[in-house]
Amino acid sequence: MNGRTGVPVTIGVMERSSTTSGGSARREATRQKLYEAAVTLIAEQGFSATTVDEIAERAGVAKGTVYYNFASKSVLFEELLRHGVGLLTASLREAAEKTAAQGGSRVDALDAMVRAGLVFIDRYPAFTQLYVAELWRTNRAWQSTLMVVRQQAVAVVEGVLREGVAAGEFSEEIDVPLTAAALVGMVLVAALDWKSFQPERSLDDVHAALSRLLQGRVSGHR
Amino acid sequence: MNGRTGVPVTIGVMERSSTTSGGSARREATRQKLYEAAVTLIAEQGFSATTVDEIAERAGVAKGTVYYNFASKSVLFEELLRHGVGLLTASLREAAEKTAAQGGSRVDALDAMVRAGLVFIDRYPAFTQLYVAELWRTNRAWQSTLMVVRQQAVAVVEGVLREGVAAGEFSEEIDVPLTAAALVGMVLVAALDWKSFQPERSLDDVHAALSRLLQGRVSGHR
DNA sequence: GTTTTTGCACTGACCAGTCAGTTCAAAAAG
DNA sequence: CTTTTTGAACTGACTGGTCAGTGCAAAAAC
Repeated sequence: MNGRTGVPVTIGVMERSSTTSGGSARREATRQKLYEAAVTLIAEQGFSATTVDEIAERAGVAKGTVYYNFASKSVLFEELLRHGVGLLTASLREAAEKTAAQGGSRVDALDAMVRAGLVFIDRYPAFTQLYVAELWRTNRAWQSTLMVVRQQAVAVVEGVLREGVAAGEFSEEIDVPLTAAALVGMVLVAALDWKSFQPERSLDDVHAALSRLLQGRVSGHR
Repeated sequence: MNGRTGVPVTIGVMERSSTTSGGSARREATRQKLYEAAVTLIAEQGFSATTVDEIAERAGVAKGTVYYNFASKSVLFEELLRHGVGLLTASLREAAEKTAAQGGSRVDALDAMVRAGLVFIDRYPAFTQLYVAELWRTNRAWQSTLMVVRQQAVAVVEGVLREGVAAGEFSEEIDVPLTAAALVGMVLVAALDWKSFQPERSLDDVHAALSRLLQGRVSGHR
């Protein structure tokens, strides 16, 4: 009844993770609305500060509907996490594979992944924000979910680095897990700063700046 | 500028809100305990999920004491933020200046700042965690405090980059603010991952890996 | 030197409000 | 018919903040 159409911050429609194949289209749409509402609210205020009443109101549904569709507030949040990182991982993997298929170098693959990361953050800033805010917390209910999901994403970067080392494109001295984390951090923080403090800049612009840094073209040699 | 003397090892110690001369040692000690308790609890659970009762209990004081020393929960948190980033900024600046005084290049200065950042995170992991979790949130009471304080820290990195460009050590093409953010992110995320997932590694080890990345010695040219 | 007063720092029971989660009858959708 | 949604009332636990009162060490008075 409340004609409340949310902001288009959708986290996307991934294929139902083979849970209940009997998820009707109607129910799915309701869930989608709840995801959208939750992602922005939690990004802004944090999980604990966001109430279920708020989520329901923003989604334009009754509170009872939230509990009809999700077992609890945390379950809703956990599914949000899994889904969002799933999207990112798929996007990174696709970028890497596409580059490889076109005969690009590993540096090119890394660069393509940087861009894919930027595109993702550009599209789902609220999700990214929320993810960063929760990732390094301890003692939380969804910690294990978060770890698993993080590893999936970072593993894609690590994979490319390892291939690069094996192919002699990268120095054998590099520390793969740590370098992967550093690269992810570079993109993450640069992008969040971009969205927060210089939102008018273009993606290409930001990408170019990061490419330069990635390829060591900062120090004047060249 | 709050002219404080002898900064204790812990994150706390801010200027007292009221009388400057009357800060009794006893009161100062109590505040210190409250800072320490708050920083770890908030890092673990987030601001909203952490109760004042918990903070008081962990600090070993009564709840009323918290409100005797701080106007509110958020004020306590804000003072924590200001102080912590103050420490980091000072540390970064010192690293840069020391390098310059010894005739090091700007890359050396950057490298020294990376190490200073790692040392800081190694010493105050909880504070770092908490800072990252709150930085990009919107609509929060302490947003402006956070912005100011962030800029102070990033400005130090930007300063070195600008000097480097002016001196011809860095390419004129680099985007100073964005590159600074990316560098900070690189260190931040790598360090948080280090502390979270490979805490047994040495600081030197992590520093070496980041140095390699910083100096573009990743791609096999060596 | 002893007694009394002062006021800072601290205490913890208490209050008014909030929130996640439950329940359910009834309506809408399919 | 069945599935899904509604919406409001209710519960019980928890929370930020308050406040009258306590303890105590140094100053003041004697």
